[in-house]
Amino acid sequence: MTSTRDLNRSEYRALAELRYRIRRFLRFSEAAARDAGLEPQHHQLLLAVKGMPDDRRASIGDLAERLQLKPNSTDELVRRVEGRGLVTTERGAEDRRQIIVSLTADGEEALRELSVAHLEELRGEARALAEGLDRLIRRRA
Amino acid sequence: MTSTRDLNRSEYRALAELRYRIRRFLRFSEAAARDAGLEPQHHQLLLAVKGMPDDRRASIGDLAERLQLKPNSTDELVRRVEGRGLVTTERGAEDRRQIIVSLTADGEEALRELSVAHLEELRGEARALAEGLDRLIRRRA
DNA sequence: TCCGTAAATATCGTAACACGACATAAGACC
DNA sequence: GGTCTTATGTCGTGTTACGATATTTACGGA
Repeated sequence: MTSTRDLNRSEYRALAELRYRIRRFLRFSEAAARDAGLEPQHHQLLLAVKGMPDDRRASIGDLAERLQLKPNSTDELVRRVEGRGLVTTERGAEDRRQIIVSLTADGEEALRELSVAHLEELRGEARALAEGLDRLIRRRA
Repeated sequence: MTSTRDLNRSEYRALAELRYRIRRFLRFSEAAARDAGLEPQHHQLLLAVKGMPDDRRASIGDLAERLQLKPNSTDELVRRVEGRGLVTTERGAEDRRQIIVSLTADGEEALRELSVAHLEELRGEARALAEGLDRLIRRRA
């Protein structure tokens, strides 16, 4: 069941360019996290906890969805970060199967410093990324 | 050297939302690659070779930049993909230190099928990603 | 209430992969 | 033709995400 049409050169190039920009964006963010003394994944976890929609409290399962990881991987990540004192965990009050993850004061501070210090530069990368997206989306929409 | 200003709730949320959309985008793409029988990284390598700017021929170093990997990691990736018969390598004609990577017919076909089959759906994800970016960029630009 | 089933999290072994450190080979320049 | 730089290649290591599976708690019906 092979499709009959090909992609042309510029379409491939637009796809490749988009991926390049995404990778640059992620690379920048990872370097920023490491400069702040955080593992990139740890940073992402803190951000996911803090940025939960509707002020919803973050369970392992919620975080797995936001981080697009499997629940067991998320569990492991949470433990690693808990080991560094950046988050705490507690059993859910209504559903005692759940684990609710919260930021510690150290976690809040680490996330704040990192976000503040790099937000402007991040916006620059984001802008380049947005251009790449536009190029892809607008082509033969 | 701590910055004096905080981020507000909606800024954290915009950052978290953006990362979520990027992860969804990448997840979708990875799943598509696996459905087509390709490792996600292999797909990325094929695309990077095919989408080289200015029809430039792809050396290991060029690909390392496009993939945002270290040259040695890129070398290893190229070998893995070469082992599957999707690319070939040859010494550079002018500079014999270089390795030039090209797609085989199988590589071309794998990339084409994957790109064609999923380009439309990819655009949907790309659109969601673009929205997340807009939200981040426009805030207090 | 008791039981079966489902959902949420936890454990463990495995594999992929990127990297740092170092090695080799080819060009560049004097 | 010696030295410095660049491009690639090798090897050992560490992180991490995952599949398979176990455990704990919820839930719905008889």
